[in-house]
Amino acid sequence: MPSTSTSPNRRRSRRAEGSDRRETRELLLDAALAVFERERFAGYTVHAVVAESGISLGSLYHHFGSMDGLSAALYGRCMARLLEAVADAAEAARGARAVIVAIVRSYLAFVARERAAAMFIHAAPSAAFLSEHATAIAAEKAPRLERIAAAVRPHVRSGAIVAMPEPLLEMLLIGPVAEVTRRWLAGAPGIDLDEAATLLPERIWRSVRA
Amino acid sequence: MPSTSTSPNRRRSRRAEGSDRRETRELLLDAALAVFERERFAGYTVHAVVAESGISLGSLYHHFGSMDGLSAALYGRCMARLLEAVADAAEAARGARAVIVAIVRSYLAFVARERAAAMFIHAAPSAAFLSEHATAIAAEKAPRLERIAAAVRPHVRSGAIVAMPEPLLEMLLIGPVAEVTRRWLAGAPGIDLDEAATLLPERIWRSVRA
DNA sequence: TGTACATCAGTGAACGCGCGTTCACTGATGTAC
DNA sequence: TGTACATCAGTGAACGCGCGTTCACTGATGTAC
Repeated sequence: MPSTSTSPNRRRSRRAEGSDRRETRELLLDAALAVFERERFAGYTVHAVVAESGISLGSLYHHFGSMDGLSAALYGRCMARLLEAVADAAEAARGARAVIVAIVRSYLAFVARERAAAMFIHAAPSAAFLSEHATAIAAEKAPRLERIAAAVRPHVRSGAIVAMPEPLLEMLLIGPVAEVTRRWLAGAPGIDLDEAATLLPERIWRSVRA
Repeated sequence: MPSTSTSPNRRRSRRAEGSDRRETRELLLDAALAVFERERFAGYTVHAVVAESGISLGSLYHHFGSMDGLSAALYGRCMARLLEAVADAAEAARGARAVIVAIVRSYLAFVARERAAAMFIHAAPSAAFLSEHATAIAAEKAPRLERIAAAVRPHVRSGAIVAMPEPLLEMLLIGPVAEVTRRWLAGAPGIDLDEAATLLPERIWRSVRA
């Protein structure tokens, strides 16, 4: 928690620095993610986020309009980071098998690296804010998903990867990885991310190769 | 909603019928599931369950102790139904490939048949009640999971299915199915359960065969 | 058999807490003339 | 250049609603003697 004495200083210097609008938003999103990681949905409240960030309640509403608005923005930021990590890896890989392996490994690496973000991404679908901001979130996800799809598509066309509806292909790729992630995040025994990163790619490759 | 006049009648006849304790519990669980299906977590409250069931608030607390207690009982009932449907199918199948196909198809058939139960099962992990009643729920799940594991294990020993840690094998089997289910329940476009039941089993089989 | 008591399912008004949200405000900076 | 006004980030006390929970109660049935 920031000391009380830093608060007036930060407030006074906001405009002078020039990038404060962004900074305050980021601080609030960081705080929200920290609260969620510590408390899950049970303690994930506006007041907790405000206390964690040291930024005022009014300021949170000024920037995000509502608690759901903040949650949606946080989800968008977390999801963008995950999808970009996966898209980067997929685009860098050469060959059908390498693309599949890269997608699986980069997803699991993201989960290990950004545990809190992964938690929020996987817990969010059962919350209300997603459907209320669905179009904005879909718009943010679409271009990143398209990058990944574009990295896979040539290998479907070339016959190296099985031709089937893209959503089902996605399920074969992402399903086992997402499920491992969920279990690992829930602290299930016998789930190890490194082991998964070693054993799953080959198995998932076998499920999608032609 | 039951009419006001039936309430005293039911109340009076409770003990006479002998199986009322069970009946009231079941009515409350049915009502809770109906509320959840209609409103998701947003409208899933004790008062909504009480209004839906026509049974009093005090009676709900008499039987379940708390709202979390009711939710945990509902989760246990839904999960038991799913796991039993899958275990029945797995035990009836002969041969490694048939067991895998049976597991995938019976899971998807359950989701199509008991949509509300599937919704609750897949949404519950991000709620608080699960971790608070974790041991009771684990005890209810364990024997059913063991039935399924026992149907798969001989084929791992015989070399027909790849030898790998059981949790990871489970992820390969259940991951794509669970992900398809989540998307379908969320109303995602391009996800069709029948199509999944046709195309996924063969692909999942390829991912786990030796 | 009758009486007294215990047990159990069920009832619903009332309570208090914590949540998301509102709003009147301050002060710094940008803009017009 | 100085003055007046607009804009914007930020503040935090206060509010009201809805939630889970409590509790004193009724009435039917089972049990003891």
